[in-house]
Amino acid sequence: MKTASRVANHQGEVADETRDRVLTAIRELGYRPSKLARGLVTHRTDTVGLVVGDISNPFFPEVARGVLDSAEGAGYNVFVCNSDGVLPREIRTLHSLADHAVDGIIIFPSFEIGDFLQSFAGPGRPVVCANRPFESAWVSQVMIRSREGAQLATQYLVGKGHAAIGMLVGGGAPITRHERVQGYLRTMEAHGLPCCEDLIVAGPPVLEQGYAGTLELLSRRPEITAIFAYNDLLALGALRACRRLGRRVPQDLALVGFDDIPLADQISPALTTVRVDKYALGQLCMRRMCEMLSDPGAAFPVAEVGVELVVRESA
Amino acid sequence: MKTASRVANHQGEVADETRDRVLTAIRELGYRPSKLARGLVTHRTDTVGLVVGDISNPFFPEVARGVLDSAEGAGYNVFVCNSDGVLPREIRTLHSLADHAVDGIIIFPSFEIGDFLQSFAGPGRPVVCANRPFESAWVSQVMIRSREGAQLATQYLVGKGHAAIGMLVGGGAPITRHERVQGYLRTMEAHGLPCCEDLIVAGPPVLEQGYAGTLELLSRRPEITAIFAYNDLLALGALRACRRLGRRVPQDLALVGFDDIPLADQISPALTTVRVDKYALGQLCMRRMCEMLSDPGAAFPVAEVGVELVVRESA
DNA sequence: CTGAAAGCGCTTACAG
DNA sequence: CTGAAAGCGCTTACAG
Repeated sequence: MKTASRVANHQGEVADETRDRVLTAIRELGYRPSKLARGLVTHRTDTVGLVVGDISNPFFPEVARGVLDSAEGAGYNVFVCNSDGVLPREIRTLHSLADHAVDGIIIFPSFEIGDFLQSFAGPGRPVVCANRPFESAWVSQVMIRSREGAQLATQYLVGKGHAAIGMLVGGGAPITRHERVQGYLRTMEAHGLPCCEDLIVAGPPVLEQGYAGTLELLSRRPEITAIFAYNDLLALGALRACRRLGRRVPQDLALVGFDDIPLADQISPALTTVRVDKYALGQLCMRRMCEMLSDPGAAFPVAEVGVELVVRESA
Repeated sequence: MKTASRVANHQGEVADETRDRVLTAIRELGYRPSKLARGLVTHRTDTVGLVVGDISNPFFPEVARGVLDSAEGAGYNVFVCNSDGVLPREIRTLHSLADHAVDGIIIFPSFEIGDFLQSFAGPGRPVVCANRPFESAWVSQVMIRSREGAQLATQYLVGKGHAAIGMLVGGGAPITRHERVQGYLRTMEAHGLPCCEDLIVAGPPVLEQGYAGTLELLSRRPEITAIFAYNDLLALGALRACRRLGRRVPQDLALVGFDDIPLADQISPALTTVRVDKYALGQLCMRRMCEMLSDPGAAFPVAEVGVELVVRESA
């Protein structure tokens, strides 16, 4: 059972005959090496942790599918965890993952994770951090081109002749939020359009807030003819508010979302939105993880996933 | 470090003073026991595997959230895997989970898994099998009351005065499929309504099939005034087909779905459907797993999650 | 009540 | 090229 290890891992010098003997034994016994025992000595368990805010948020399932598929292809199994975006839970989760000696962690982190992540990541514990800038060895970033998306959306609305364009801002990752707001603001400015604070209303990135926010926005500035929403959930809420107010979409109010969540194309009017390739994002995260694992200590550039405006009915 | 184990697991006899000494040491060093090493000897890793068809199918994220939350509460981490409902992939997945020595497996199995699962489950490897009858020690079942849901839906349609009611059947788990079809057929019969094969069209449980199936159904039987769909995805496809055909929903055609996936209430017309409490289903699965783990070899009754008709706009 | 020893199933140098 | 030994970090009897 000692040389067995050598052949099972097809490495090292083994005589042909010996190898064959071992190989058939392995096959006949249905032998499968214990990842636990192996992990104890190699410090590799072939597992990674994926921590998202909430797997039941329609943004994440496709992301998860992307990392899961990519992980399976590379021989990894993945623990998935929800943080709800709150730090204490996130920390607990990260510790539990470490207890299981995962090879690395892919995280869509909360706002305040900074310091903790800094101390958590390290040699033998690489982290890929999605959608949040994070300068540090052992942590690698993959970002969504949020600003570009916001520009695309705003540009499109301007091109359609809208001048009074409001924005529903959601409280996602600070960077995402910042980029999307900046993309909107800069584009408005570039076209000499007004973009005072009155045109922006902020809140949690959920449907209910989209509804309430739109009501507020339109009562504050009834002249608004278009709204750019931080994400599709917010846009759905806005759609509801319009229905309630008797404002037709897109005739009375044009609406652009962000993300292109499932069913965004099924609702009526179908949502015009900035698509994020969520599956590709997940894949990218896992691939980057593999790179970090196979080349420890290397520095990696920020990876970016592109966005694309998909025009449907709402604007 | 030997008595340390005893105190870390607060069991056995340890002198107060000794315990305190160890406890502070543990705290100061930030010591965290390796689950790997422990697992090697105890055969418990505090991990479970969750294998679903496809996490990005809108039915599953909430289920996953349920098991994840419940698992976290019980101190477990969970590997989630996609099988795509195909046997070879399912088998590979199950083996990989076993390689990691998971304490148990929760599975939404494919059609043909039977024999394999039979041999796979066993002492020290309990399985909870969702939505599929499976008589065996070491495997426990949790089911959705599908037949009841189908009855509810059909009854409702009949009550609304519909007589020519079609059904879009999807190819989910055979039992689910069977139950939903039977629920529909029996109810039709009970009311003396026709229910020939012409009124049923079957295919994969996806949106595209809902579209195609509805087109076929309505060309075959133009007198149909109501459709009961195996699941919401199919119903969404039907909605599309109606739009294409110029049939108004619910005026010209009433539509009832099944599952109540996210956004079913956001589309227009909002979907009348049979709600399955997916989160509760997930929780139930994990709770059952915990029971099996803490009482190995015990026999457990089939657990069931209820359904509820939620009336919205489409019927 | 508390140490020292053996063993869980692997891999990794190290002798032969 | 191929064995025997040590060790990964724990837990579990077993002596003291």
